[in-house]
Amino acid sequence: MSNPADSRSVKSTRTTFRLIEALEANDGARLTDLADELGLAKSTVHQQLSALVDLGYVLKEDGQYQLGLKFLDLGAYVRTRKRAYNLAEPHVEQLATETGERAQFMTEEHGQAVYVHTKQGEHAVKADRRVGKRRYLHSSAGGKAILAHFPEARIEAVIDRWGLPQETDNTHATRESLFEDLEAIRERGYSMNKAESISGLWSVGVPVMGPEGTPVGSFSVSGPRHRMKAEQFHEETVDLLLGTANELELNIEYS
Amino acid sequence: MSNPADSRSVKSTRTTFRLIEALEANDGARLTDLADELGLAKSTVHQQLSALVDLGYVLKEDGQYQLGLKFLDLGAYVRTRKRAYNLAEPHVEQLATETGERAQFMTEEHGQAVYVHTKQGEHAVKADRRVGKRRYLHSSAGGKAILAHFPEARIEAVIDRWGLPQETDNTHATRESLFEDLEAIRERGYSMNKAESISGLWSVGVPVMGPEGTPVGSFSVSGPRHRMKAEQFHEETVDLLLGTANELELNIEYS
DNA sequence: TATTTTGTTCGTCGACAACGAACGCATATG
DNA sequence: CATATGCGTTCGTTGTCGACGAACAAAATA
Repeated sequence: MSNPADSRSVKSTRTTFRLIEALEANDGARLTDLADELGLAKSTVHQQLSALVDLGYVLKEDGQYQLGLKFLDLGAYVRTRKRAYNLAEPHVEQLATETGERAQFMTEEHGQAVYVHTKQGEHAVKADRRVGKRRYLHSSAGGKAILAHFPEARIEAVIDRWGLPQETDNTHATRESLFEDLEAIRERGYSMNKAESISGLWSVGVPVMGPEGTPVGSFSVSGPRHRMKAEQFHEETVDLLLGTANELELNIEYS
Repeated sequence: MSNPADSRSVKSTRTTFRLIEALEANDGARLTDLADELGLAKSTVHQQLSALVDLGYVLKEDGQYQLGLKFLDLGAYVRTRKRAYNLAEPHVEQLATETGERAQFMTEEHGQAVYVHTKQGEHAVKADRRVGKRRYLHSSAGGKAILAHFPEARIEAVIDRWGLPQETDNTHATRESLFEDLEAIRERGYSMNKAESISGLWSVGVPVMGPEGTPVGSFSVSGPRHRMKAEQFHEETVDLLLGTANELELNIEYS
């Protein structure tokens, strides 16, 4: 569970993925830069990269090492691993077209929320919310919708693991305010994010519950404060989201 | 370049990815099964998997080890790495809606064709053509469209590397027949796949050329023989594809 | 032509990947 | 209720190979 200096072994696996993540973060890199950045000998990096090239996961493109499309296969696989993920996709598209805003389906992993499907509607605001990106559960509408339906011990575990990082002035700063919010979410059935992660950006989220009573994910819609705040739009969106989640829940159970 | 017994080193990286690929192929697996399948000691597999779990790339889900959504992040990254890939996506969607068939954008990597974007239209036939899947260049419309515009040496290198695996009776079996086809593709500007990979499935493909004169990918449309064969549909589809490719080429160069 | 900076090859060494055996913990089977 | 079988996990040991530094090659810069 603890990140640094973990248990027994497997340093080389760690360096392998440190390399891969560095290639992603830098959008490709040259050998020497990688060695400097990771504090490894050039020859070590060379050796590792050559192996990854042989395996087809990395390729050299005009002097830069780059991640290859083999990762696309793995990514597409994990995205289709659970039936709920597949079934959610068309719903996200529909949410985006019907609201005109940005719609997304998230799920929880390792105590964080992960975007599994995103789609921008006609007027959607640009935001760095690419598929695969992770968010904290306490500062996103989709995350809170999920978190609210975890058993209390699990909520505590999530906070213990990740804390409550402040992203804007509106981010929940204390457990008390977060727990109050979660209680309200359970009562009314949907969550709200009022600029708790990005200034001016509001979102509404609803959980998608699995057959065993634990949430399998959440739908959410995000847009600029002034549009999301409008009463009629808000109500319509909430209804739309609740209906969508309900549809998916039925699809998951019977089909 | 040679797969087995490669050069110096890096056995553990290889086993790491063998594990990952086995988890993908088996759609999750238990420890003992993995150890048996890969011929490793249980303790070794346990050690490696624990490391991957710590790193967040693998998770344990009711007794099964499964690949985690961290791979989705890497997959989404490589899919957006080149601008051409991003720009191609809406075109694929449009192709699918306009033709009603299955449309796809592929690119070449390691001498194979990889699906980067796929979309099924209204009447699209089901086929296992998920994003990230690889095809041979000689037996797919999109692949041949790319292959035709490689310099001859590179074509030879591809055939040397991968051979000409037969998928149906119509797959090109000899270099001569393949080269004839490629010549025809260059002349008329588009490629055809007449049930060369799946019986009854026809496809049309066009290359997308990069600024340096090498193909960066291809668009293709696939459907059942009887529909794709109809003269009017064929001509319309070819025009549509050629126009789409041309648009993308302009977008890549100026924007 | 020198000089710097890159990627690559190679010999050496100590850490650690891989092993086998033993343990704990379930779920079957008598 | 014992007994047995299967699983995942822990642990000591060993030989391999990951990591290093230095030397080389190749390309870019001066």
